[in-house]
Amino acid sequence: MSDKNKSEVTINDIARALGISASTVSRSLNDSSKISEKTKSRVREMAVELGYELNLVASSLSKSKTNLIGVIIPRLNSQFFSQAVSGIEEVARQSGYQIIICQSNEDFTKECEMAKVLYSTRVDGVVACLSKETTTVEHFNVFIQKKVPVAMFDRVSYAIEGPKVVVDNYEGAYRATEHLIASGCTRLAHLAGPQNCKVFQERAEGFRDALKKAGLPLLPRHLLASDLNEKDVRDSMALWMGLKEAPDGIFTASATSGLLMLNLVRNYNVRVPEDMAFISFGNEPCNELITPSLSAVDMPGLDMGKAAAKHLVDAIEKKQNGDGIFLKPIQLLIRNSSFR
Amino acid sequence: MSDKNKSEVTINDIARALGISASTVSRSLNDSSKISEKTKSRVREMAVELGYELNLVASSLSKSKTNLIGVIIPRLNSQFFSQAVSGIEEVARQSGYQIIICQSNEDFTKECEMAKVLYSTRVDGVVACLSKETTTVEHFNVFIQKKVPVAMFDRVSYAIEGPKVVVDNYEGAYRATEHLIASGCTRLAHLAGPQNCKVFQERAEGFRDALKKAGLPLLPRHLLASDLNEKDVRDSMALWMGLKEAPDGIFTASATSGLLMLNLVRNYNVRVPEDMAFISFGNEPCNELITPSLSAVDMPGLDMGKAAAKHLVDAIEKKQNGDGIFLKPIQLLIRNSSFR
DNA sequence: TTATTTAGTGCAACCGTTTGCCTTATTAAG
DNA sequence: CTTAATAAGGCAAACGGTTGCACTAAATAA
Repeated sequence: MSDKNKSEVTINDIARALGISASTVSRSLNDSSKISEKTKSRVREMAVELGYELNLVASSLSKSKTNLIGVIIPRLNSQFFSQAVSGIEEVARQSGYQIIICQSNEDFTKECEMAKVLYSTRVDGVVACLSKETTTVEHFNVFIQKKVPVAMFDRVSYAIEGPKVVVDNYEGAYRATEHLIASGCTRLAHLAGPQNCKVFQERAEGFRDALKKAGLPLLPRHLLASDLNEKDVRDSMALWMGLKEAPDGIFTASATSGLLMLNLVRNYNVRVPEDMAFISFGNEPCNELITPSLSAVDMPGLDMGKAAAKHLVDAIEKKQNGDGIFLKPIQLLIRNSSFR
Repeated sequence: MSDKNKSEVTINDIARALGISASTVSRSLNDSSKISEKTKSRVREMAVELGYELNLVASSLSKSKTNLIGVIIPRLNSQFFSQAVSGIEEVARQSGYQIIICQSNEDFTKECEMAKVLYSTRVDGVVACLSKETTTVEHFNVFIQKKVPVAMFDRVSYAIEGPKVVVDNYEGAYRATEHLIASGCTRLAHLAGPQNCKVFQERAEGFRDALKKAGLPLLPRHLLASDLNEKDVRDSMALWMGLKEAPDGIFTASATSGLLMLNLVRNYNVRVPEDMAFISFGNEPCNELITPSLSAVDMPGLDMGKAAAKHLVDAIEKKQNGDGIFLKPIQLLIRNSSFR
């Protein structure tokens, strides 16, 4: 009916139409107790009649609160991260927040830029998972200084305050290795991730300790640190296969590298799991579907995302930093690649 | 040094410190040609000294532009969507926009709510992929009325103006079916998606027409429309396996249902592809990795996301609706599940 | 010398809501 | 019948930047 496309319908338009003040309109729409029911309903009706929709930009400015949560993650296209983001989104939305996604693509510089623009956006809080390259976290100082809570999950830094949602990487790696040993492997190898990154350090540590505990030697070149990209995986596989003492049990630090290895091993004349057993840290739906199915240490991505968001929202609303370490349980999924 | 956590450092603080006006500061920071280089650099220096960071909320309000793009998608956890979102994010960010992600979880009501809050957020544009349930698109009218461009990809509606990025579902289905026929299948079945949703209609149509063209009959119950959830897939497989004339070639309307079917078929005494061939519409990395690898019609998720974002940004900046249909090529990936 | 341009800056309104405080009318209490 | 309390609503100043217009002084043209 009326010109709804004339640009913006504001509370002033409603006020004018009703012969009342803008503050009354604002209070009515916010259901303030200082306004009579009668006025409130007149306002509501006029609001729909004029096609009014709250302008959150203006609202944010005057309230100094955006109800926006920034999410910085390495990337979206792994099951773990997309689940985590799903969880974050779900909890955030339930609590009245929207999320702004930023992918660092595992690039430190990008991560820094993103922190900057998220601060400029005046997000009420941030949930972050550090890139593999990240070794320093000064780019988060803006948030800390301005009391904007930062929750971290998975790849976290304890140099920054705020809630941390993690799994016990050491334990996961330890148990995975233990499992391979229990399956009869004696020449264990680990394809590790970049060692500047804590989670990968811990996984390597767990691997080493499990060997030590079992009294098994770590053979030369059986622990390879890498970037876990496709080339690294291929090279590592080739290297191992060329070894005189080739591994008979392989633990990979990521799901994708495990999947790829299992695929590559077909090119060699080895039986899985009889000649060579596999287990990966991180589980993808695919792990279950391939032949042989790939054993894994499963991290609860959805839960971790939810928890990070929940603790973040708590911190935002209680105006604290929400400090605390929240350990989520990992699960050892034994499948055919290692069960013998 | 100075109290950086005193709340906000504004352009007024810079102005005061320098004894100049706020407008000069604003213009300096925006590198206006009307300000002398000397003043600009004094301003910049003072800005870093005071730890000033632009407040985008205030900026958005006064410019009536948020540089935010809303993204409405069914979910994040399929390769296709996470790739699409990656593409959207990348292009958006390059063009100076941030993205706000909303997952409808294939729920129409949620989709409507999201449109509302995105409008309230005053996003400069929206890229959307409709939920499976969506049959009406009135919830997008707010945007159209207020001249906020809406780009759609994959599951689109031509009832709304704006750029559409799609693949030719009919052709993809047709070619997939044709391929099964060429592989010698004669009793073809199609696990279709919800038929209120255009893309699934088109896929079913392509399937039917390919049969017709080849002079093959569509046997009773060989075309099942479903929701493509796990239960539907299991039921369909059971149904087909119980048929006297069981299919010898199956085309599934989604990647996940194809993957699941291929997994389920192991419980029966049939050889793939000899007794039963498979191909899915939509490709996951997993399709390549499983045994046998699963043939697929591949949709270029990343490209579609990039294209949608690009056309959206163009529309935003040229202040047009950006109408147009952009067809992205599909690719037939023949793998072991169907090659014989 | 006077008129005109131009570079550089300031003033103040505006973007749309929110909110502390003030005013008025009404009601309850004394 | 006065006084105090309460209810309902208005005023105006924020929130932090942006921008059209006005203004000054220096430079150029006539």
